[in-house]
Amino acid sequence: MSGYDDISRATVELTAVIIAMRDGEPCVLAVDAPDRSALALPSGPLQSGHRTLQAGVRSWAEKQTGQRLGYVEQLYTFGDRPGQASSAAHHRTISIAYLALVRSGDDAASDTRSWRRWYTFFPWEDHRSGRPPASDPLLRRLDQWARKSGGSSDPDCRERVGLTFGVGDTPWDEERALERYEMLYEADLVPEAAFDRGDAVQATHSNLAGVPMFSDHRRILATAISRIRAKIKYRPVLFELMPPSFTLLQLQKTAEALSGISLHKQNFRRLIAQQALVEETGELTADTGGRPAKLVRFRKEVTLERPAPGVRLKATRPGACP
Amino acid sequence: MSGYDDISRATVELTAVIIAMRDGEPCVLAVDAPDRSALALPSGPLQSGHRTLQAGVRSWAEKQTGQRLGYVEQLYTFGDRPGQASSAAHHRTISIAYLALVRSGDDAASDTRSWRRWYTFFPWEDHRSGRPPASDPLLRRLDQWARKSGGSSDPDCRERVGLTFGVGDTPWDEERALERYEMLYEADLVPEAAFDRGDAVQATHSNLAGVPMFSDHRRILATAISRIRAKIKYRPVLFELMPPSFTLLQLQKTAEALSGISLHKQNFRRLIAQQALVEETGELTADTGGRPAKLVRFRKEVTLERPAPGVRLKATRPGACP
DNA sequence: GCACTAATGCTCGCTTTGAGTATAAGAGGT
DNA sequence: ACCTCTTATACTCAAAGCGAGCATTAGTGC
Repeated sequence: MSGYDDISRATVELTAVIIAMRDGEPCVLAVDAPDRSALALPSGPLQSGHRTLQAGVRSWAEKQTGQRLGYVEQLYTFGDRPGQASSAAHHRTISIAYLALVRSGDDAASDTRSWRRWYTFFPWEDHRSGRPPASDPLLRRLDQWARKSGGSSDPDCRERVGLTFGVGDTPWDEERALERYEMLYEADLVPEAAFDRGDAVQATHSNLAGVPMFSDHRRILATAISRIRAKIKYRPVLFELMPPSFTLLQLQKTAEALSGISLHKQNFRRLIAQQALVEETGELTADTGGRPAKLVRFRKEVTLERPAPGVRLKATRPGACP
Repeated sequence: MSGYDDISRATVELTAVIIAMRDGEPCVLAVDAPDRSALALPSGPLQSGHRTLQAGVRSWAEKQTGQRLGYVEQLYTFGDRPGQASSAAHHRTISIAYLALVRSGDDAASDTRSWRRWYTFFPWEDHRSGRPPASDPLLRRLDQWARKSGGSSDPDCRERVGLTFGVGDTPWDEERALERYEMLYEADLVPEAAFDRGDAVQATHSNLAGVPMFSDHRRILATAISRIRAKIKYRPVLFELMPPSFTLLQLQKTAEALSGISLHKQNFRRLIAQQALVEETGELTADTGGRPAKLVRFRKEVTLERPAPGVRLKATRPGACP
């Protein structure tokens, strides 16, 4: 409508959240940020040599980490970063985030230090042994914030905190990882919030709110976590992280580690069995410390046959069945 | 790695799939393509004046259709179109698609002709009265294609067709709309496939494979349909399409129209009641032709309280319960 | 042989859900 | 007034799903 052409060519940044299980913990592949100030996700600009967006992501990830990617899916496209004020001469960057899953055993052995447990960035997300006590102070500060910011206009603000973080009689919903991070950001309880405003970052936050990341990368990681936690319930993505053969307990531990909740063992097995997601290899393993377990492998056929071949999961209530 | 800077600045195209219910049918807002060759989705380039990506989408949609958008969510980001060969001097365009839902009654009355029933583009997706007989020839041609293309390397190809289209004992999965479109594209049964290859488009296809759209817009629409059909089951998006107050049957008809399957009336009501998704307004309406129905409205509170306040749905088997 | 750890098999009761019957309440015609 | 048609709404019933737990098996390390 305006007379002059204000179409902005933008730089397209491709960012990869690369996940693998290492020692039973979900880990994300991190690199040093360009300015070395923090950890960052592998990323780079879309180049003319990239046939497709996904090819670009694979290329950058491999260049920066030496890791070949297996399963890759698009996560979300982010517009400008909140910190960058949009001046007239503003150079736009949009960033397209991808989620990649690397099979256990296929992860690059080269640089062990670059794999970080994801709960170091989100300590409050690990509810496998109930709510981590370390998150109590965080909840208190959230409550303070809710009281102040809510005021009269939003009396539900404290309630929203409770619902998002599963306080009181609200059940913990592991899928809301992104919402929780965004709420902490709004409440200025993660260092990134102050940084984006241009404030000096106080070291006060320390480990309470987890290890920060470069730019909005922790938000992107939170998006990935939410996506994974939701998706394992209706698509067999869990198996993208498993080695070629595994035991049912390994599978369960993986599901638990990813979703951050603990599951009922027998029911988990029943679920997997009913859905015929795996088949026995015929081998046993005695590495488990108890009775040897049958090794199984994923039945590739299910990718086709079942409409929603996921692993539904439901948290056991904290006190039950030790 | 390469010495020269081959970072490509790209044009970012924002595309909107705008959905509303009109006369009980899900409709999409369409405009004429730039070259008037076909119908297209409203879209335009990201401009420097756009604060956020979503703001850009809203702006373009309103400019091109006069329609203000309500609920908006990001759908998917598409890289280059398959038809555009990636030459060295290739100018890149990436397109970010958004899904918008417009409440019944809030839809622009101005230009009635621009709302198109979405089943005109996907006639095979309407299973409310069982599989539409019109899709039989399509299935036959798909089967022909599967026989040829499968060859020896992919003997499951015919099986895949059956699974995707719910042939035989496979149940119809309404959420697979995108997969189905992509399969038809691969099988060269939609005009867009020939066009993208640069071939002359034969009029032979005619209505069999639905009305084509500009560029990859029909694929984007299929993405939207799949997303909506999945999402109404676990998020209260259905209500974004409803007027402020409505009857339960209207709600059910909307769910049926969107998902393309028919539902069991009493169970649908039970589901809505159990989840406490709506509350009675106290009014009745006699516009239904039978006993007057209570009017209800959506309980906004549920957006907060329930973790997954969707409308789960399950197809009744075709012959049952008349 | 004993303690410990897992693996695996099976039960039980509650909830969900697919499907159907029965009844109520309006409109419109005769 | 009565009959018919249409839709609204209430209630039943059985099968399947699912949360929780008991019981048994089969290894390892002493």
